[in-house]
Amino acid sequence: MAKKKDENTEAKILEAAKQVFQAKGMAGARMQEIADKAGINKAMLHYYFRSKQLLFEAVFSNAFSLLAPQLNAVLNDDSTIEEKIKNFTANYISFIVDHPYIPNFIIQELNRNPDFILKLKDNPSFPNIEKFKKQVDEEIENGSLKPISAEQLFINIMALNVFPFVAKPLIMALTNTDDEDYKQLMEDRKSEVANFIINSIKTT
Amino acid sequence: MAKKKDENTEAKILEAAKQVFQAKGMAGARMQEIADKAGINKAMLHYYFRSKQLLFEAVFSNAFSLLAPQLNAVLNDDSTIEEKIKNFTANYISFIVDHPYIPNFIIQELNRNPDFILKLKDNPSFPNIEKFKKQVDEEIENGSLKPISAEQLFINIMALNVFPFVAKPLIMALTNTDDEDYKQLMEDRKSEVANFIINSIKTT
DNA sequence: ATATAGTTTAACCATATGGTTAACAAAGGT
DNA sequence: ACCTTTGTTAACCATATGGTTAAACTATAT
Repeated sequence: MAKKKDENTEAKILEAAKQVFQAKGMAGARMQEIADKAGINKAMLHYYFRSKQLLFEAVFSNAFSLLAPQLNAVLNDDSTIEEKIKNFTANYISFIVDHPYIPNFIIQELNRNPDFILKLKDNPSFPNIEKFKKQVDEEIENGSLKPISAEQLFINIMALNVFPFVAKPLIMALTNTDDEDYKQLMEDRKSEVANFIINSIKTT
Repeated sequence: MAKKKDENTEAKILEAAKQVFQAKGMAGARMQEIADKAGINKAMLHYYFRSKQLLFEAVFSNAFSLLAPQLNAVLNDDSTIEEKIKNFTANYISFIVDHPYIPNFIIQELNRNPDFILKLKDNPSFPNIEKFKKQVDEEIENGSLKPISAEQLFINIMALNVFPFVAKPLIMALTNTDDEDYKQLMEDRKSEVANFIINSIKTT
């Protein structure tokens, strides 16, 4: 064997690659910058990941693996629709604090490379709306929700929670808020958004 | 003078540059591809726009000039809040049909280059929330709206309308819809979204 | 017709960039 | 001690890329 099976290097590369890819995208990222940030030689990137494309895919998969559980909290959890909305809305901001670039990164790269989603959908743990759909229909039938399509409701939940982070620079400019103000706005949304949605769909 | 002051060439360049920049972003765009698409020599790009950066800025400004009136329809129109919500929601999809890449393009490039927004804000016609804010406060005071911060309401309106197009590939995958289905979902949102918002904020 | 000035092109240039190679270092097995 | 395998580096390579240049072209004014 060789010197202590250095999975440390691989981790350093992935961390550096994550930072660079998520900040600049596939096209804007530079292998040299990733190497520098990881504190290693550029050849090591190819030794561990063969090509920029494969390194990118590793970073992308990691990122999606972190996002998927968030989505499944809405789609496949056992709580009621109202509870899901409250929980997701309250939790999502904490997720963003830990992984601020992920949603934007995923959305952006999927737009650039639509075929990419096919690989993700192959994975059996890919979030799926079917269970959520049944649940919404049931709650409508038993009268606890006003009629709404599950897809539309899901889109609304995602939109209200995810968009403010994806479009942060634009919204900050339009609303004349600085970073401090914006943080407060987002903090307020933890409860605001859930109420906004539930107001609209709950039967009285 | 020379042969008929060819502003045709400039227009062809801008159209080609728009397509390439909006599809691939600043970093992913190639001057050669823009030249090919415009059917001209690469040197012409520099003759008319000096550099990739300046050509990009021209495209970006054009794009923002098209988006700004949409935003002002919410922020600076004279109709009531309820009317604005209905109109914006109904009109926004038509805007997207004409300019499908614009919102994503703006959001993406502003995230990549946050200083960029400063130039935009200098422009006196840059959309501003102040008038909308006063209006929301008035309608709350006279009892036609439930209490909500103008900023939060504006963010919600934007999110519900813009996000489904920005995150289209992701949402299509999560909801198991093809292009046809998705188009129908968006069509339904023309009325769905306005009702969803108004349901939530209108006093009974 | 000729000069003039804006327009267009082919060829060129310097550098950036993803990727490769060959040599070397370190550690374990024999 | 020596071989083998793995990790690491510096130097190198081919190509892509943004940008420049000098010459050719074209319409118009004189």
